[in-house]
Amino acid sequence: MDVQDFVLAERLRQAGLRPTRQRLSLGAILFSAGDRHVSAESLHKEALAARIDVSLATVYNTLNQFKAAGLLREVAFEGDRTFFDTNTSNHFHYYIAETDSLVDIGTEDLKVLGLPPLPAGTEIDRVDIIIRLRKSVR
Amino acid sequence: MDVQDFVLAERLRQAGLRPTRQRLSLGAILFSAGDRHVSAESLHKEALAARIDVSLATVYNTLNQFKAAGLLREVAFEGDRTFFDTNTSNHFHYYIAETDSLVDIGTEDLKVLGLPPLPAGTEIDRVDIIIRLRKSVR
DNA sequence: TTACATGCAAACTGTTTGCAAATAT
DNA sequence: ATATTTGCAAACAGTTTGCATGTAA
Repeated sequence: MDVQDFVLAERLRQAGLRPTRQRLSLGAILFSAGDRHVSAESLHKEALAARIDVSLATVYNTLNQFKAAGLLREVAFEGDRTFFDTNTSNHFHYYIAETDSLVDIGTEDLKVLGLPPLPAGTEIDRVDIIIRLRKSVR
Repeated sequence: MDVQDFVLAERLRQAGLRPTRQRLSLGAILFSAGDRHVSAESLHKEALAARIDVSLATVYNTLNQFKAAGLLREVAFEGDRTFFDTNTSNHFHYYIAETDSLVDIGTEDLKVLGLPPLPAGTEIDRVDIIIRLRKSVR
């Protein structure tokens, strides 16, 4: 167990989650290589490939617990699958249809202007933007 | 059958869809009262309430056919349900968590600025924006 | 030693599909 | 007459859950 694992274990404890073998392993996959976008399915495959023995149900549970703990964020996305994003800060996405994958858009410069007044008694919770790209015609 | 029905029947024929009783009825619900956001479930309920006898499977098929024909647009949305929008023009949505409903944002003035350069060989297919609202604290 | 986590299979939800009966052309 | 559409039920995909077993504290 290296330093990173201790840090992760501590984050999990803080969130009221016991640092179990499965949660640490999945956490290591998720948080040790920059920003990632995963589905339950893809993370499960990746874990098995890395010889981490974990059931799909546990992957689902873990993703939802990590999300509840603020370690992950769910990405609004049309279609059946749910994507989780290790980048929990406010940012947006390109969706590349060809490869069925999501790419972060650095948000610093991105601005949405001209919003009409919000309905009375409401405030903005979150803004999701997905820019769907296709291969250009030539 | 009134004038509206003829117009709809013609649109369906144009799309290669026979104007059947079910498609005309669902079309009438969808297209005769301004912009609407429906799920298969909600449209099915609404049809039954209006004494239009149609199976849920047919509602699904019809929504997908209407979408393929460009009469409807699917709304990108986190979660399990699929929403269809009768407003097929380029526009965005408020999502009101409290009532689990979508509201159009008139797009004329809305602008997204500061997009980083697109990945090479790609172009924008579509931009989806969902602004999630919550009840304001006071 | 006890409360929490895991794995499995079964349940569940939203959606699609195969096929026989009904309908539009 | 014949190709398309419908309804039903069964199939399906993604996700959640109940419960017995295993594990962290």
